[in-house]
Amino acid sequence: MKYHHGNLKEELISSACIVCESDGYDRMSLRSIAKEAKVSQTAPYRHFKTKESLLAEVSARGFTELKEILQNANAKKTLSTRDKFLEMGQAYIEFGLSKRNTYDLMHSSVIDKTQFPELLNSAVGTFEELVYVLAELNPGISAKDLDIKCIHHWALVHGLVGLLRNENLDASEIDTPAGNAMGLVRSDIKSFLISALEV
Amino acid sequence: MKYHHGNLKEELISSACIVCESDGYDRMSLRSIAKEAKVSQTAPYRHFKTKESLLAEVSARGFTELKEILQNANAKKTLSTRDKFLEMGQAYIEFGLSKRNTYDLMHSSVIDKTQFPELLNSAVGTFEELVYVLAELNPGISAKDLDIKCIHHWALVHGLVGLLRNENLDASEIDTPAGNAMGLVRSDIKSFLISALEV
DNA sequence: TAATCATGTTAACAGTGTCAACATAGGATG
DNA sequence: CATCCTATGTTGACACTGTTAACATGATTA
Repeated sequence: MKYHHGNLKEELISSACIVCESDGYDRMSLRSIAKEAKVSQTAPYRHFKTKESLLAEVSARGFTELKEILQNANAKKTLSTRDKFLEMGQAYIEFGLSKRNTYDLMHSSVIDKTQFPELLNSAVGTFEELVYVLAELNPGISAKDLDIKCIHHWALVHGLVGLLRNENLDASEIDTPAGNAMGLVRSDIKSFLISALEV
Repeated sequence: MKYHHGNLKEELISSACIVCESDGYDRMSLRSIAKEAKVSQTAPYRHFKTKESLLAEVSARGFTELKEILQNANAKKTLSTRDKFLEMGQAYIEFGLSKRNTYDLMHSSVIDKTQFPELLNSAVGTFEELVYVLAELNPGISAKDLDIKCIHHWALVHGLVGLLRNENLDASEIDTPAGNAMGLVRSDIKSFLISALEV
């Protein structure tokens, strides 16, 4: 039985990642993940100034993972640029839906991103990956128009994730036009992207 | 000094609306708003089963207000259908940015909407208002395509609100393409909508 | 008038983030 | 090798949270 853990910081982060995704960041307690690591309740404070800063770490890993996923989609050399773009959109949405709670945290306001610059950089990474492929799809476009186009498409997939994730419309028993349409879109994201992105 | 308050439920809701918007729903405590109403900490439990159900009420009011705003935009008779549509988009985004924390709550997962059917209806109201104007803009469109188009445009404005609200990119000192583009879009939402909605 | 019931109160419980004070181990320095 | 320092752990405490149980009050109704 050793007094020092040895690898506590890393274990706390990865444990927090798991708990955040399974229970939601707002239901995660610092004490519970400390207990899980068989360590006292205040031990995390030797590695994280506040609970928020641990959550920031979890969020940053989410952004890193998302960026890798987008890079992978963009690296499929057999695909045309257009198809790589579609693949990225689909991958983004699937990440948002499968890593639901993590995605929630990444875009939540519990973390003040201005206080975690490294987190800001990660978030911006998503944007940059989009810039590359959109520039290729729109040769000769001005830098300004390119940036705005990126925001346009980012907003679209981000918003769609939000709607599909949060509204619970299609999952509810209530039969509404909105709910039915949500179900349609969810069942064939690619078709939706093709019609919405008009590429 | 009367023992019974007389109008506690209403006062708690409106007080909660104010606190939610100013502090954020996750920083609102049931006890603090009870104290504000000069009532004991457990009095709210005579009117709301849980804190969540009070928040659901706040959220519902947010949806109602948003729906009214959209209706007002759609009721400007001097405008063309296209301009009414743009007006609605702008109004939606401005609501999301000005009622930031309320909008956050409305789309947060702390409230399980399936347990609050009335809230679900309110959320769907947003969708319906969009259906009317889009149907007018696309005569002869099939019901299915219309619904999907609604989701497309709803996702776009919803996503844009999320990006502008949460990322804090343009507000930060860090100079990034994403941040600069965010600032551009924010400063002229109408132009962005025209280019993005392609109407 | 008496009983009922909605609406208030107080006391308590288990849980939270966080801080101060103390303990220990291992590496750096003499 | 002995000593000190520092990183990392512990215990105990504080103020706060949502929530429940048991009790009090006052208005409505039989």
